[in-house]
Amino acid sequence: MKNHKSQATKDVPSQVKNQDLIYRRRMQIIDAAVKLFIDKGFHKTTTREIAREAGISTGLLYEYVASKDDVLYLVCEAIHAEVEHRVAHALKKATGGRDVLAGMIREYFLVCDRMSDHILLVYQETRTLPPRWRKRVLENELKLTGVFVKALQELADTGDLPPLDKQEIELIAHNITVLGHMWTFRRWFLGRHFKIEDYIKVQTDFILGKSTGGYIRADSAKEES
Amino acid sequence: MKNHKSQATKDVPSQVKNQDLIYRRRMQIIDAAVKLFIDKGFHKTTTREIAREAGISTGLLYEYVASKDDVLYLVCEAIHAEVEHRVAHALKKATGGRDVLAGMIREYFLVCDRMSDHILLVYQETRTLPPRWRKRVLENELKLTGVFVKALQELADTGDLPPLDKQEIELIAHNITVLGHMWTFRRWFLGRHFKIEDYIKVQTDFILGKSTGGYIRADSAKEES
DNA sequence: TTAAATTGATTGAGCGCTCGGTCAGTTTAA
DNA sequence: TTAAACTGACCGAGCGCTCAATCAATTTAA
Repeated sequence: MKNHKSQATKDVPSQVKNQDLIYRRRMQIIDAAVKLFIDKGFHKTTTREIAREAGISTGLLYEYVASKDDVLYLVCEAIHAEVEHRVAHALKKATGGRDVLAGMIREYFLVCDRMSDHILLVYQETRTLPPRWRKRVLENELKLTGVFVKALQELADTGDLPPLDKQEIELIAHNITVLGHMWTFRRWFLGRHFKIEDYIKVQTDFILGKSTGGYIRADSAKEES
Repeated sequence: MKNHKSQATKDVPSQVKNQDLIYRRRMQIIDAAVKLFIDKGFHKTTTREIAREAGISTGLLYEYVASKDDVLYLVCEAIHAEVEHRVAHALKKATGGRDVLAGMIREYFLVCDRMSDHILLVYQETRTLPPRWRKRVLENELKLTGVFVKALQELADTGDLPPLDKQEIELIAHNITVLGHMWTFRRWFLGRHFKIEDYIKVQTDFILGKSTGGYIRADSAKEES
């Protein structure tokens, strides 16, 4: 996992002076922790294991981090940064075509599919974080939803979607976000019946409405009165 | 919280002979644990605290339970039993009227609203459980979704809904379940903008389609060709 | 009738161990 | 030479779980 710089870098204090070293070592630490946390969860992972997996000593770990909670926070931020980065990147593909929204959903769901384990991890361990940081992580969730809010707003404004009020837009954006997450935490079951492409198709139909019309009818909005 | 008997009673072994006592004591234990787990999470709650809150000694706790994990499992099962019970009860109100499905969604969402903390708890701590039991808890989730699958199937059969294939029904049922849960784990944000009744309204419109038509159009299914 | 024996529930001090965190000392590199 | 980076043995608080001892209730037996 690439470690995209995030807020966290500044918030979590380190004893080490060399900024570049902080960046590199934390990358090792995060990668190691992500692997272990996904595998055995935060609580069953020891700091020793994290250090070992990262290829450094226990003592050194604490030069780059003040507590085990810090590691979790770094992990959550890193995952969010990665998701955000991928979504932003993927959404470029989606724009331009006729069904912008469908394209966005598709790309977002694909990101969810590929980052299932990571998204699930954040969901399950956020609670553990100290309040101050939990808040940060939750705000990250909003930020992602905000991307969809903005997109929906624009589409509604340009008339590509029927008029929707603020509340509706807000909620649809949340729905899209969460239905993406649903694939991650019900995958153990959904995976038996759906390939990700099936899932995308049926959910897109659900959100946009099939050709027969739907809650949001991107294609029929303009010609209808 | 009422303790509705569940599978768990048989699966978790106890040293105590008296069945009635097992029932009563475990009820105390579960109530205490639920309170503490919601408050500070499973890992930060000690067995001593559970015992104290339940009004028994640490030693006695272990006469009714073999491990701290057992307590978590009992809690998860109890919560599920409660949700299931409430949903089953609430859904009776929903049947009979014209918009059966809307009624079901409404009642289910109300249950989610009132049991937010509990549902959230199960989501966040399921991972901690030993595999054998984690599986059980996940299957419980399916069971609930199954209620909606069945209802949707019947409505589709009687023509109250447009024809939907198995996959679509399955997914819509999952969506309903998860959008109920969404209210529980995004409440910290959604609660600022929506009262539960607003949420129900907008989500129902989203799922069923507004009066202008939607993905599932309960009212227009019969008169259309 | 009642004292003795038995059963099963209950207590809580404390055992054993884990694991987050520290620090005295060593290595590296400029 | 020396400051920064790094090591890993060590510390000790905390916690899950146990078990010897007690108590209450019931059964037995004289």
